[in-house]
Amino acid sequence: MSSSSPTGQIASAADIKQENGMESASEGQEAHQEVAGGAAVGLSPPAPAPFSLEPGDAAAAAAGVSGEEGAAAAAGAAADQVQLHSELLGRHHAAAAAQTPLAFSPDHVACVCEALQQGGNLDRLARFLWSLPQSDLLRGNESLLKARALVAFHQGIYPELYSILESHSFESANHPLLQQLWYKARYTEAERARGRPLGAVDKYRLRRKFPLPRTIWDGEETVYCFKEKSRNALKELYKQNRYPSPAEKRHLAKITGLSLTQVSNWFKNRRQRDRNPSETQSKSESDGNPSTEDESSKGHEDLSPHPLSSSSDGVTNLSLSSHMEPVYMQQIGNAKISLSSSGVLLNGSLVPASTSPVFLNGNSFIQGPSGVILNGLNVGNTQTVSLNPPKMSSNIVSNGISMTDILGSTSQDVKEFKVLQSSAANSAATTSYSPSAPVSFPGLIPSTEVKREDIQTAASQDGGSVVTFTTPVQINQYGIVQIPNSGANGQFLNGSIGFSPLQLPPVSVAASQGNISVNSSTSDGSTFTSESATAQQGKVFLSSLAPSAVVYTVPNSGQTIGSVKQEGLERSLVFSQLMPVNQNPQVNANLSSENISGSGLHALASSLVNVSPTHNFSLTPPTLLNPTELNPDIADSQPMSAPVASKSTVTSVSNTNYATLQNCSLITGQDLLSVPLTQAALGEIVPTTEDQVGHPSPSVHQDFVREHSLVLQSVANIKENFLPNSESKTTSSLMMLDSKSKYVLDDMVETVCEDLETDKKELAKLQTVQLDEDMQDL
DNA sequence: ACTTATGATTCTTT
DNA sequence: AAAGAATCATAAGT
Repeated sequence: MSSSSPTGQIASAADIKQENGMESASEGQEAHQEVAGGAAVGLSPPAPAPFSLEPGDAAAAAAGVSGEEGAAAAAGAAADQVQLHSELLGRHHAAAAAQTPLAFSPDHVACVCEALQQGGNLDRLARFLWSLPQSDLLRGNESLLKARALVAFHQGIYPELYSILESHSFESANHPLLQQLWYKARYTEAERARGRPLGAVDKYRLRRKFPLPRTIWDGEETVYCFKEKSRNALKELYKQNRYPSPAEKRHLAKITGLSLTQVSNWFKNRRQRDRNPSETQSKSESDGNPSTEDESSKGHEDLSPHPLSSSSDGVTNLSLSSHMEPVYMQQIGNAKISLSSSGVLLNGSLVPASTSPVFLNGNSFIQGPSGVILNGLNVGNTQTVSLNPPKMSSNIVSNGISMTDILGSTSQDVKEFKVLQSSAANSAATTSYSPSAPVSFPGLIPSTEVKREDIQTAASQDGGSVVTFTTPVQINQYGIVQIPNSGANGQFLNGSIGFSPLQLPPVSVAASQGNISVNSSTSDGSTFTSESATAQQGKVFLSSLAPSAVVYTVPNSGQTIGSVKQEGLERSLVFSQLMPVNQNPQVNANLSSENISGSGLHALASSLVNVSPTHNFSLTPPTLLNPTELNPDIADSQPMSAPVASKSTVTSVSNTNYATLQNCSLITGQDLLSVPLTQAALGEIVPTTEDQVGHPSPSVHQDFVREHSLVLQSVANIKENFLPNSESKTTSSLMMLDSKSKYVLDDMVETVCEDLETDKKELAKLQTVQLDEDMQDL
């Protein structure tokens, strides 16, 4: 029911209907979604004009338009006015055609074009265009071009259509319609060529073969109807809070340009899928990695609600820049990644470890001389590592200081552990990725499966990211590395740990306000360079320690392990042994899970946090070590998050988007928005209705009544354009449209009015003049 | 053709 | 009303 049905059709006047929403989705989805719900009526073919004026195209157009609104439009003096106006236009037009080339003001021409388009009167539109003087046609008016494109499509003159679409940069408001024309034309051509209907795959191929020209596409990547930006915003919030409040949803909707329903659906789906990854994907492949997306949040449901709580209650929401892009380690499929000595495969890309940084999802991850890859683990050639997707939270680092993202990922999988790094002073940035399929080093250690469900990570609270490894080596949120069979492999313990090929990641965790930093040493003792160690937004920071410095925590007993496997870490931590590293006073903090998560984890064993800032690490500031920072209360302090959206950039909105509407003097849409715009645009010409704002009333002058569908569509597009600008006033106003409805805000009106003010006056003037001229003609 | 990801829908539960 | 579960339909990728 929601307006956002994927299958919704675009309500364009033209008979371009899409086979299905998703198909065309690449770009016009929003339009469908928005339009589909609200303007169902608008989709219907133009109703017969209540009163048919035959004078000319202009008249017809007016009539047709008014017809959209039905009786209401036809009734009253307004109708007469419209009729009169139409006739005038008609007469004028006739005269113009015969004599004055530019008799029609561009606005009128555009208006007529829009009206005919909306009315679906393609034939009339074609005639109208035909009758226009060449000069008008050449003027480059967008409405005209659009009309020409429609006509070309309608008449099957595709080359011309393509030419028009490619030769002019259309306003984004027109993109959805034009994009459909583009694809539809391609489909139709292909169908004719093949003599049979195209299947979904055929169409998909055609879309790939004939990508939309940038003139009718903003270039924003869209997948499954949602733009990447929108998705990222959703993911960011999800990390912080799996159960956003209505206000948060609205805000998100505004930011993303999606409807409230879509936002709600997204969260609902995300939660559902995180909950039972098994189901659908049961394969487990990966772990259910649920999605490559954000995994970070996947975790417990329990947390889910809470996360917020912590955050919401208090200060929770941090505002990280929501825009930061999460780092993802994506495992593709089950595939295990074999690391050859030289590289790591992250996110599907094989990255040479030695020289080049490893990128996770675009971010440089770790750079190690010897191919060190994960968390300081040096992976031998033979070993296979499988990483699961990612849940990463993004961090912000500035000047070496990483701000903690507070993304508070609430739920973390058990497998997650935080990797931290020390960066400068206090805060360390954390990155979390939870590989659904943990890293497994086959030969080395028997892998133990940890169920992510059970585990909660401290990370969630502190907002740090967590990295999860499943398998033999496990690192929990606490930054502890758990090694299941430690007993068997006694080697671990010593700094000299001896996995030959592998080295367990010695992890020392320093937690400072919610951040945990893990320093891992590489087997070879190589130290990461500051660069390698430093991560930026969403990057993982790893510090390597000299071998000797390595500290490990090895869970000795099965208890720990067992718990891990089954219940997850539940609250168990594990570990143990830390090797102090430097002279620096090490701080061993015992972080009980409770402390960390605050969620009531019960640590079976206390986890030790070893903070070892060594001189080795250039990156690690002493501060990290500071006991105070290791404060157990991390959880509490952490979650502060500021409003997420706060950071979005404000972009100024141009009036251009409105221009179209204005020219057309449309209005009406059943829904909301259009009203304000209309009023503003119409100015004196159209008597405004008081309540228009609240209710787009039919009372709007018929003359200007247009299909709301058009308006809505335009609006949707506009909205889309502004998505990025969460902050701008205009944007927000427009955004309201998404909600479908009823959110006509005063401020919106104001804003719009302001924006249109100038144009309105001009238009009014033009129209007035035109009327005068018409009168004279009479 | 088959698989997976994902948005949406429907129905039930809280 | 919101959340969850199950399910559908389509897009995207192999």
